[in-house]
Parts: sequence; structure tokens; C-alpha cells
Amino acid sequence: MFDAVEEIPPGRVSTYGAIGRLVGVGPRRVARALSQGGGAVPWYRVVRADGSMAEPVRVRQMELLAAEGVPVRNGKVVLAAVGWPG
DNA sequence: ACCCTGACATTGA
DNA sequence: GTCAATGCCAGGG
Repeated sequence: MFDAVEEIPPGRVSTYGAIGRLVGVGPRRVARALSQGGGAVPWYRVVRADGSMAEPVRVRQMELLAAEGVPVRNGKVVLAAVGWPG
């Protein structure tokens, strides 16, 4: 699944659910994997289905995304614009 | 084995 | 658009 995450091009964003469907596992499995192993992959390009982000990292994540030119609206990523289906 | 908890998703109010 | 309830999978006590 880390492969799927690395597949996300810069400036684009995907969701836990999307990744989950790609690799055939539940979204929580993805979230868990990233929270533990993460670090070596662009985990910040993965957000919730509604574009919001996880509390523990939401600040950092917003910065990293903004740095790649990802549009954010009210603390939520504009998936309609940069969403990455896979 | 049972219960609680969490970087989640979907549905209905 | 925001909130609560329900379903889901895996870990830890």
C-alpha cells in the first residue's frame, strides 16, 4: 500500500478510502499503517474522505500540502480540484 | 475471549 | 454543512 501512496503525484491528494480500495483493505488499515510506518512515504498527501485531516498532524499536513500548491478551504483540502482517484 | 480505542467511511437527521 | 449513529479492522489491556 505504501507503493500506492508514493504513486500520488506532488500537488495531488488522495484519501484513506481510495488507497484502501486500491490495495483491497479497509481505510482504517491504511490510517494505521501510515501512523506507524509512515515517514518514508508522502503520508501528508493522504487525507480524509471529506478533505479534513487527522488531529495529531493536521497543522503540519496543511503546511506540507500548501507548500506543494494544494488548495485548502477552511482547513479542508479541495479534493474536487486535486483529488487523485488512482 | 471481551471491551475500548483510533491519522476512517457512509448514511440519515 | 455539521452531528450522531453504525460498520469496519487491528492493537492493547
